[in-house]
Amino acid sequence: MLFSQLLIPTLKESPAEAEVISHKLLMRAGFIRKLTSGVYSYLPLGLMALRKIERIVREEMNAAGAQEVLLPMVQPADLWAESGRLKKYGPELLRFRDRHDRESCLGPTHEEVITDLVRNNIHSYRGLPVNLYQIQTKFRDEIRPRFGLMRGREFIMKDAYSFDASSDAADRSYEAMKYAYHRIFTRCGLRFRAVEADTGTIGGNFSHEFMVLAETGEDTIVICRSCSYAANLEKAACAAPAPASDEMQPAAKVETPGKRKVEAVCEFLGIEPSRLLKTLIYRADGQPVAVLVRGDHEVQPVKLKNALKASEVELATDEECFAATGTPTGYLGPLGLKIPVIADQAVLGMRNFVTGGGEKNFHLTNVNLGRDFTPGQVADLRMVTPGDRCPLCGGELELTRGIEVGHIFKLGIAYSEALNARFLDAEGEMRPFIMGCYGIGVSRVLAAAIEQNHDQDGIVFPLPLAPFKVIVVNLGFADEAVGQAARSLYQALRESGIETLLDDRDERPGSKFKDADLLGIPFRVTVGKRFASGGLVEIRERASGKITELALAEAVERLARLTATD
RNA sequence: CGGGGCGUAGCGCAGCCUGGUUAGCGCGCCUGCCUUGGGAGCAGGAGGCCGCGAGUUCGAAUCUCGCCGCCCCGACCA
Repeated sequence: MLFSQLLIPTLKESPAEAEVISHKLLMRAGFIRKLTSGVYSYLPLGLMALRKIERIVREEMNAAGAQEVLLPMVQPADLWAESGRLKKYGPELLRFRDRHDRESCLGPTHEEVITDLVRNNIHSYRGLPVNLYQIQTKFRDEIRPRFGLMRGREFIMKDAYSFDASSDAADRSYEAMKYAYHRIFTRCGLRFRAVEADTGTIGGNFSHEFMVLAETGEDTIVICRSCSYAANLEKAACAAPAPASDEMQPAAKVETPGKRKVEAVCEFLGIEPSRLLKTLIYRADGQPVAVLVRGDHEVQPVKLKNALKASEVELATDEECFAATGTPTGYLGPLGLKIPVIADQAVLGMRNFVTGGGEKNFHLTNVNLGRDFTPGQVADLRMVTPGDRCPLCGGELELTRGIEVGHIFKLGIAYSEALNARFLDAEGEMRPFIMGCYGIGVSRVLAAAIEQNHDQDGIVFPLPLAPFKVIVVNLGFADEAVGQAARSLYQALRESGIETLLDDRDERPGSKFKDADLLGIPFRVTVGKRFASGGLVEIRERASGKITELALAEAVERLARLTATD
């Protein structure tokens, strides 16, 4: 296509509202424009890049045996009432009334619709398994949309839903999707990790998030330097410590006037924070619980919640702590508590440690687990920190940032039960479908790809996602022979099936080079004075800046090789 | 929803505090000349409900109040 005929409104400066690099570059390169908060128009180049992602997603979903459908965006509120989510989903679900005063909503996700479709059309185990997917615009009325395409209110998502007759079959569907996702993100040319994730309110044991690795990511993930272990920080486990072997010393009470914070107590007593035991009071579904962690560790609330099998945990206020223990915060200790006590597993590795004294201005030294107190439960409760040991191989754990671009869940029967979606099994029994759901934020993949692949000059697209593989820069406005050569090269590339953009604008070379860099097209071919003098053109690789000069006649073949994928 | 900030030409901004000619600057855009291997130069030009509405004032982009929109931090998040 011709640059002069495409709508590519590039900008020299970033709009003030753009904060993150992908947003800035998507705006500057003329890929998107904002209509209103969290809602964007895709211009030709933006759409082309999006189509690249969609195509890879389609091919891999189809290869995995899924079938494409297209579900309605406008959905009746009744259906959401039936699943119970009309109340539960909250204001993120955009609701409105149609002319007949029927309550409706815009689909933020499609579990209800797909379950309704399947319950009405599949009645026998013979119709299973089935996996249906769509690529469609979703609307979620986010509290705070931000970062351009990263967290919009309207966004494009691929969502797939599997229906199986047995738990084993559902596991196979899940694994097939996990494999397909690995292929999708690999083919997109992205560096990513599949991490174990918390299942949130949906429940179940299976959930993986696919994270594109980028320093600017919103989520912290934990990866092992030595093996493939990777997990969301909310879920990340760490290896249990070696049990303590020091001699137990006699416990003693010491006065620590006004020393409430870990730091202050340690300084006062001249010990490391790792020798102190913190006692924190949480409210778990309304009931107080004492949580014990080492002084230099932090509680991970989601791990605590899971360990307690609670549906909600929250740090108690100072008043609540006092009410539950009779001790002011700062001097809480595990001895003599009347509420349940749960300890982080790292506490097992502690000997002769310091705890709160259970009364104002006192601490206890040389306290020992087993001798002085025994927690009702021990579990892995703390936030992983860099340098912790991998639970699988013992290697060193590393914290890094990622952008969630995919999430796969084993749903089980939550939706099929709520919506009474059942099939007749081989024994003639009615059973609920066992479901899984699998999302990919297609528009977010575009943003994530740019967060991961850019430099000072602009986007550096991975080859498979680039809107064009080659841009031919025609510098022949003073020399018709050069212009003619550029046009014929462009034609020849197109005829070889290489997606090519011809910069035919009557601009100065500098502007053309700047724009070519900004757009992130992987290969730039310049036809200019080097051609006029010696018949040579120049191929420049966007990512490396590597320049190759060669005869015009050889360019097509060379580029065909350079741009070959799959 | 709480806290903070911003709305002036397509984009980036100044002017506002201390009210007073015709509201400026850079980039972009249009015309002409010139130039053509990393965002050239010269000359001319178009483009503004100064977010909206009230108020104060002889007079409001500027002061006051209300509203709307946008951005950032937080809470929240399949």
